[in-house]
Amino acid sequence: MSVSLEGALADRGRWRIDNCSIAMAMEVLGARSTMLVLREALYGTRRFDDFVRRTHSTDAIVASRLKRLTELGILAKQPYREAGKRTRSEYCLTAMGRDLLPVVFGLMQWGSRHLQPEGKGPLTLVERTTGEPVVIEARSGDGRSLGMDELALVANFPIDVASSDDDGSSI
Amino acid sequence: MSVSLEGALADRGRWRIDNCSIAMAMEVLGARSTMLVLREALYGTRRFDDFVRRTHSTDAIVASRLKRLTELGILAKQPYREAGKRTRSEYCLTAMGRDLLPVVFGLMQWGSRHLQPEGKGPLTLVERTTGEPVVIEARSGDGRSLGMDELALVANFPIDVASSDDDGSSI
DNA sequence: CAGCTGACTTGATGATGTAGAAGTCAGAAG
DNA sequence: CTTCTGACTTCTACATCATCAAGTCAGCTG
Repeated sequence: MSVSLEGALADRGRWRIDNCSIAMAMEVLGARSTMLVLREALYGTRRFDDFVRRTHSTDAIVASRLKRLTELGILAKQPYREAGKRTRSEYCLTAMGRDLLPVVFGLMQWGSRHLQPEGKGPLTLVERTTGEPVVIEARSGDGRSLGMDELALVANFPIDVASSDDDGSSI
Repeated sequence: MSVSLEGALADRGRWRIDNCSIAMAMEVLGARSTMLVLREALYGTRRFDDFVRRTHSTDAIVASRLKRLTELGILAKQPYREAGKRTRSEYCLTAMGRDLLPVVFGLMQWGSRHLQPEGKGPLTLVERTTGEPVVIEARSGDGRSLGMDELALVANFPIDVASSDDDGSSI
């Protein structure tokens, strides 16, 4: 009952991941306030003071998150100007940021289902045109939804299998 | 270019989320080491010392994560016994834990695409039977893949719209 | 040009996460 | 019964996160 490890990966004791994408993603996204800023960006928020108010955070935290996310290329900073006001910056999601949609709404879906009373959170993600509920899930090329037992992992690089069993080779 | 906010949600200045599922999920999952333990659980790891070795963490951290995840109902602790050894515990994903698959592999997918050199991480998620690549994404009831512009959020509870514009009502 | 406002930056404090090292404890091996 | 080992717990030290408060600074308003 788990994801299948294919080929040289099969013997889990023999290899080690030292550039795991999950760990790298968590270094970038692992703070609660970061995820809240991203949530707001997905909801369409773009301006500094709106991020502060809507994430219920302080300006200091929001400023540091926006700075970091901009440096990483997840948000892009663009100047804008309202009549009679001075030039400000707005923060828009880049393609890299938009690709976080499955992560952010995946967290929402799981939190609503398992952490909220009655398995129901305050908001539901639906299809815009029909109002039908939307799920975040693993999906094959031809559109079937896939469970854990139908998935496998393959290595993208050759693994040189260590003969010792205490440490394993890195891939 | 963002998720549409429907009905009473449309005016983002007028409401506030104070039981956000994303924030709740991040309080539970927001640590790097937690996600690594979950990664291993999805790869089929069940025993204490395997978690320690494979996540490359210390036993102290792994013990505290396993304890927390067990208390939360994400892992279940079960005794097992090998011949000539004493009784140990193994940690298996519950349904609640298995539902994290889109989150964990969503992070992997994003990290591989955007944080790894050449957009390619060490491991790829594929369909077990065919070897075809698998994606984590938002999907409608009838199987179409949905982008940000095809999604909307609806409120599950009535929102009483505050007349003041500084704070907004909670939902 | 003085004041005000929005968008930050800086600093202090406490909580949590990470890492290393050492201590505890049940129970099979000898 | 003593030793040893695996599975934890405890302790210390340091980095990062979160909250609060105060300071800076460009440039529009009056």
